Amino acid sequence: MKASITSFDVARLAQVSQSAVSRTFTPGASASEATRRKVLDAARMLGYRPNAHARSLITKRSRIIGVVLSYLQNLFYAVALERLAERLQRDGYHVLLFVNRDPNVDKLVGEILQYHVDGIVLAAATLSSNLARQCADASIPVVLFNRVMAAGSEGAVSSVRSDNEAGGRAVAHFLADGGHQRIAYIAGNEESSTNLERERGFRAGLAERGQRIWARGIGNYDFDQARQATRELFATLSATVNERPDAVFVASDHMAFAVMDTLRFELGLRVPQDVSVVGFDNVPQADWASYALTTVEQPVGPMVEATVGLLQNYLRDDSTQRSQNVVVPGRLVLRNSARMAVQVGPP
Amino acid sequence: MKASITSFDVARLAQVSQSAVSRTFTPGASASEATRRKVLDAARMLGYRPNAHARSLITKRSRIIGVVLSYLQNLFYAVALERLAERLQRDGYHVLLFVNRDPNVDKLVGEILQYHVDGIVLAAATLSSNLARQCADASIPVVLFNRVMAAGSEGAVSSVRSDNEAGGRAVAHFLADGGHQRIAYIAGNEESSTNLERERGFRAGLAERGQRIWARGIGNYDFDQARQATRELFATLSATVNERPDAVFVASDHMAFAVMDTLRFELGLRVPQDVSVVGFDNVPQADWASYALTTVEQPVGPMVEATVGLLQNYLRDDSTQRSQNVVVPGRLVLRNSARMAVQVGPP
DNA sequence: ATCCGCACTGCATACGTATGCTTCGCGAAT
DNA sequence: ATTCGCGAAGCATACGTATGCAGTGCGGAT
Repeated sequence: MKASITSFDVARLAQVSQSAVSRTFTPGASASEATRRKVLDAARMLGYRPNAHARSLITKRSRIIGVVLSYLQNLFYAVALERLAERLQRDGYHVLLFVNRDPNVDKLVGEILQYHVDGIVLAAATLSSNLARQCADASIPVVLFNRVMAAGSEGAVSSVRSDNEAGGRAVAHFLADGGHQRIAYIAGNEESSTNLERERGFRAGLAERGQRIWARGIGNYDFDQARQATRELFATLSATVNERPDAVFVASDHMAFAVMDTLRFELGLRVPQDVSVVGFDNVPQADWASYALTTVEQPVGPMVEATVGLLQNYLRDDSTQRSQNVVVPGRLVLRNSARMAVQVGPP
Repeated sequence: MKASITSFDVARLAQVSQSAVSRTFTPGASASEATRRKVLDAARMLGYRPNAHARSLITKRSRIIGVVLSYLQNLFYAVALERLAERLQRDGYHVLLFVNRDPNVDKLVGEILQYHVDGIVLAAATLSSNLARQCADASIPVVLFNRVMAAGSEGAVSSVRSDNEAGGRAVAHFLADGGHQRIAYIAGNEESSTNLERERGFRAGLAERGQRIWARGIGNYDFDQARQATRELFATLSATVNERPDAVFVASDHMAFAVMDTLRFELGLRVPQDVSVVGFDNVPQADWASYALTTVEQPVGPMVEATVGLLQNYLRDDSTQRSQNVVVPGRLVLRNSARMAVQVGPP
């Protein structure tokens, strides 16, 4: 039993040269129909498959995209990964997956570079400018997914994200217009660009309605920490009903679920009658009846499409392309976790 | 700007041979401390990283594990993937990810084989015996995760799963002992081994208590289909309260959430007062207060550990190893979605 | 003083494929 | 009839690394 079937084995059986075998498996190469058939028959008999490593060694293209993410518990990333992998497969690319909770991905990207990937997608992770430069030098396109580079180190990497600032502003307007007076905010990771942008838009929107944040907690995009933040927010301030927040904007759906559960089952408050809750992401669970979460959509489909588009662009013409920052619009999805402004019907 | 830094470049700068460079980066190779330092310095200056493709071409080991799964919406698989990837990274392996909803993975595994992966993990997917043989011929270990091979085609592939049959039986005993009289079952994909085993154990357990399944629906492991199945189960039978199921065992947590939401918010029934619901998997959401789902645990940690163990075993001694079927025990996790037997205290 | 063993290094080759270059054969154009 | 063009196939080489083999120098044992 031979360990590995090579193109030479196929060539021998098909009575042709190794070149002919290679050409039959290389799209666009010149080979006659007769040769092609002989080769394919022989290949089928032997169970031959071209060795991807040898191929990428010489073509300098691996058809592999490195994807880094820090957690899959948040369905937003799980769904994004699922879509991204499927989309890339359709184009003949494959995903090399890297998971690490630690947002310092430099060591990891080092490992990725060994595989000479054709592109890198970083979700929920940022990159040192040093490493970003290395990637640019090796002309490997890097796309930040749902994150943007810290100021000063742009230029080498592109990014795809939804309009976090507009989303935050829309929530502010929605809550203020709904008659809420004491609006709280529970932040995600405070250094993340997503949180910064959402909070900035939120504050701006409140200001436009003559309000400001009533109270603020930190959930770090984590379920348990969000629960804890909710407790603190409502424990210290709930001396009187009039001091307790009447609305909470949570920086992600994943945390919003924790907030709702804590409010309802631990603090005995009703949502939305006593407290309105609004999230961000519109993950599938937000539509589940137990939560019916009003939230800002992050449109996974368009975001994935934009990511693939950026990568493809880069691969097509390897001219030193400028980095691009794509912003996909999202919309506020109204459900039943937040009180709404009274609709004024037509006269 | 050179496109790619090779070991020759490093060798030239460090004033040594290419072999010396290779040996410094090959653990266990013989190289003096002085040489090693010179090489590492030069490598750092140039930003050199060994080319993984060239390396695996000659060592015949790619340090890549192919992982196939069909959906990530079910958090059980998302969490398993997260753990598996992290675990493999610790050992210097990396995950090449393949997603397809279609359980026919033959074409996909063909693509995987091109990369000469060191192993394949199939989650929620099965393999044609033909392809299984090809993998065995190429001495690539295959591990089915949470699934087992159809009878007749075992031998080439190993598997890791929890004790589905014991779990189903435990649920049956628990519900019967809790005083339920009309116990329904909502199946997953009817052909999947997980569903077959869980249902077999469940039926056996009911029989041991002198009961049988009162009604049965099919959810195909899908949220919406589970919702629909619930509607049908309770619409056709709810003419009188005495004909309606008083308990439902659902083949997965993911579907169980749909069942609970439908019962509560669409049919106006209380859980667990009117209907008890029990799931399977113990995903993180099962612990969320809105559901507090009583369920059978599938211990992800031990299952991942067993999977990696099987792969490592195979890689260590490449002797033609017999396939192994590991069964990890799980336990029934009691929460509040199902009525419990009255506890008889000490006299 | 001689020999042996040992740690280290360099040379050369192999891994499996893609592709430039050359050659070949055949049909069409003049 | 000769030439030209063109598609097709083979030869040879390159991609970047690991490793068997031979050679070198050095320390220690006799």
